[in-house]
Amino acid sequence: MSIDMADLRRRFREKQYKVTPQRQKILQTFIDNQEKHLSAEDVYSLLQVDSPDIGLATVYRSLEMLEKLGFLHRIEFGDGKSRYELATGDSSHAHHHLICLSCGAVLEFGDDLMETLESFVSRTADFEITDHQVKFYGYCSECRKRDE
Amino acid sequence: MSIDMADLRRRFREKQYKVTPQRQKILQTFIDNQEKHLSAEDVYSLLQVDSPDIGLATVYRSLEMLEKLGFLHRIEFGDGKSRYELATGDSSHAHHHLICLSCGAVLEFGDDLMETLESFVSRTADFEITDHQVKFYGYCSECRKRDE
DNA sequence: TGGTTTAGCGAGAATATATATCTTTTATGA
DNA sequence: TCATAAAAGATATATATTCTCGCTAAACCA
Repeated sequence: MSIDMADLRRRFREKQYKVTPQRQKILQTFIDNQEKHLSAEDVYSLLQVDSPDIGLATVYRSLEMLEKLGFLHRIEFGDGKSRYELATGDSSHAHHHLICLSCGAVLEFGDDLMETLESFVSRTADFEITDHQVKFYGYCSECRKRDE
Repeated sequence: MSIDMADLRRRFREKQYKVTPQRQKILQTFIDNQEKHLSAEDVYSLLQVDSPDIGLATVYRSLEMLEKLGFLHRIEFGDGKSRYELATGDSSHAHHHLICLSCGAVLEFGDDLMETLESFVSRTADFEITDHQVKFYGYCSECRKRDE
């Protein structure tokens, strides 16, 4: 799979962003690694092979930009580094904290049911949802086995 | 509310941890700030008033330890710093990524329903769940108003 | 209670991730 | 093709967290 250049140019132009070879290569890296969750460093390393001239700062800037445009999703695994994956049209659900991407405000949402939460939350809290994350923390079988 | 010392001593002793005044004060800080999500720096600042002799490294070490013992929960808001809150007996739900706290392995769980996911996931993926997080990302009404 | 053991402490250095700055380069639109 | 404003590369800086080391004190036992 490769990039739909017409769509990309359109979405870039809307925000006055330039279509540079660096940005195309960074986005292509995600297309070539669909199932992975790549950190900035990961992307930078992968690019060293074919494009050793792309700087780490450019990678960081591009990731931020591509997320803003909706090409990528940012994921936090709590290991201190942000990871990104291709944004697709899937879905999950749920609730707990409402985190504003713009000002960082954290709004509580003291409910506990699951149903049609996304639209419900959106209406009730007057919060425009662009993404959600649902994560479980715990111990995998390997670690449980190893640690006695 | 204050600390149940008998329970605390029991849970500490199980893992050979010592009950130090620093750790008690750090835990008390969370009890005194129930509704907040405190970062290491936040805790450190709050402690400056009454216990200016507690070092930042001690705060970090204690937070990690208290989380391991189940007194605290770690939360990631994606702003680069970990936050903690008192672990209570509440609940939410959901799924997406399984993140091993021990080795950092990220296991996919390609389902999309919600039902009794926690026990289902636990059985199916052989993963011992100790915590889960459900978050929505988006824009609050304030920011939407301000940014045009 | 006093002594021994070992975990924990404070301070500061070290590391890691991410962002900012500055100069040069280049995509874009007339 | 040219002007211009965005973006690139290189590097410095900021921020969060972990590590190291010598000293202190909690825990346990006699």
